[in-house]
Amino acid sequence: MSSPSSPARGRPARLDRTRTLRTALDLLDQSGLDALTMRRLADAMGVQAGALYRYFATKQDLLTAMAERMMEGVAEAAATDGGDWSERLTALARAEREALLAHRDGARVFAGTHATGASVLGFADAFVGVLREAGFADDAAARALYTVVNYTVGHTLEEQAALQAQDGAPEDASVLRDAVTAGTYPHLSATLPTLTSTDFTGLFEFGLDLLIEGLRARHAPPARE
Amino acid sequence: MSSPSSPARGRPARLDRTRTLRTALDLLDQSGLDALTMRRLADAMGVQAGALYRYFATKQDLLTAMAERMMEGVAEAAATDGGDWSERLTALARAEREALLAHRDGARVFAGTHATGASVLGFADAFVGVLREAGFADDAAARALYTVVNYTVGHTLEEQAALQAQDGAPEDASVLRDAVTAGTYPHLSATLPTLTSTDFTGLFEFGLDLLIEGLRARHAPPARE
DNA sequence: ACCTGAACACCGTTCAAGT
DNA sequence: ACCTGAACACCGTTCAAGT
Repeated sequence: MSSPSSPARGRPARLDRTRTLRTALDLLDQSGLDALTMRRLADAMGVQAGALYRYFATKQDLLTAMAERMMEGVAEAAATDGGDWSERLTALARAEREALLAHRDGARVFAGTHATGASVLGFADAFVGVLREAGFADDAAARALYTVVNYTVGHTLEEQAALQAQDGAPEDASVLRDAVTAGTYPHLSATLPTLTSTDFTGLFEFGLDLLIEGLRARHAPPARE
Repeated sequence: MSSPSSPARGRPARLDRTRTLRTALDLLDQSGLDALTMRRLADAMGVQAGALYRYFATKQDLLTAMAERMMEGVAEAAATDGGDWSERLTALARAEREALLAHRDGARVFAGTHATGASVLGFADAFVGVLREAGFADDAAARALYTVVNYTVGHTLEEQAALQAQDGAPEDASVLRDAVTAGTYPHLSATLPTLTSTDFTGLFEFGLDLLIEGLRARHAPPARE
C-alpha cells in the first residue's frame, strides 16, 4: 500500500516486492530458513540491508509474503474435475502439503506466519465451500478446515525436519533404534520398521484418510434442490 | 553424559542441568521463546553466558532438554482407570496438548526439537501400546501415533500463536473479518463466527474425534486369549 | 573443576545523508 | 524517490586465563 510505486520518477528502482520475494524464495531453497537473513538477501539483490525496509516493514512481513506466495494456486486443486466432497478435500490437502514441500523449510515458514492474503483465503474458502455444498453444517465445515490445515502443517513440519536430519546428521533413526532396542519400550520395538519409515506420503495419506473417514461419519446427505 | 558431575571437588557449582532447565522454563513463561537467549538465561542464573556451555553443548541442546521435560508425566495419562482404546488415546492426546499449553510457546519449543528421552519415548510407547493391545496392526498403530502427535502439535502451535496475537495486536480476527466481509469469499463469510471463535478446546476435540472415528473404522476386534 | 572476560562473526532495524 | 553508510543494541559460541 505505502510501498514505492507507480510513476517511473527518479532512478529506476533496483528493488521491488516481487523480485525480492523471488530472490528470497531462491535463497530459502538453497540455504534454508536459518540462513535467510536480511543482510544475505540484500547481498543477493546487490543492495544494503537497510534498503529492504522500504518494501517490507519487518522480516516477519517478508516471511508472511513468502508464505502467501507459496500458497498461490493451491485453491485451484478443488476445481479438479468432478469427484465428491471427500475427493476434493483430499486434493486440497495434498496440494497444500505439496506447496509446503516445494520450498526448503516451507512448513516452518508457513507455520511461523499468519498469512491472510488472497491465496490463503482462497484456499480456505474453497475448502469450506466443498463441505458446505456437500451438506455439512457451517460449524463443522469451518472446524474441519482448521483440523485438516493444522494436521497438514504439523505433518509437513515433521517431514521436512526429518528430511534435514537425514542428510547432515544420520543419527535420526539410529538414536531412536538404540534407545528402543535397549529394552523398556516393547511397543516401540515391535513397530520400529514403521516408526523409522521414510514413506512420508504414505503416512500423510493415512492421517488424511482418518480425518476424511471421521467427517464421513458426520455427513448428512445434501438436501435436494 | 560428559557433564560435570559427582564428587564435590573444587568450588560448589552455581550451575547444573536441572536448575538451569527450571530457570529456562520460568524465563520462557515470563518472556516467550524469542526472549529466551543464552545471555538472558545466564543473567538469571547469575553467571556469564559462556558458562552455560559446560552443561548444554548448544542452545538447541537446551531447547531439546526443555521439550523433554515438558513431556514428563504425560505417558501416565494412558493409565487412567479403565476405558477402551479410544478413551485412552483421547486422554493421551489431551495430556500432550495440555503439557504444551502449560508453557508459553510450548508447542514451538517442542516442534523445533527432536526430543528422544524417556518422557517422549514413554508417551509414544504408551500410545502404540494402547492400539496394539486393542488389536490394531503394528503398522496402523505406529502411523496413528505420528498422525495424532502431528495433529496435536499443529493445533497447539496455532492455538498459542492465536493467543499471542490476541493480546499484543488485536487485529487477528478483524483482519480476517475485513478481508472476508469485503466480498469474494462467500463460504468464509457464512462461517465467520466459527472461524473467529476462541474455543480452542472445542476445536481440538473436534479434530481428535475425527481421528478416533477414522481409527474406529479400521478397527479389528481384539483376538480372544 | 568451574567460571570469567573478551573476543569472533554475526543478527534485525533505524535513519541521517547522499544522489 | 531510492539507496548508502554507519550506527545501535543485540545474538550464539569459543577459549585462554583466572581461582
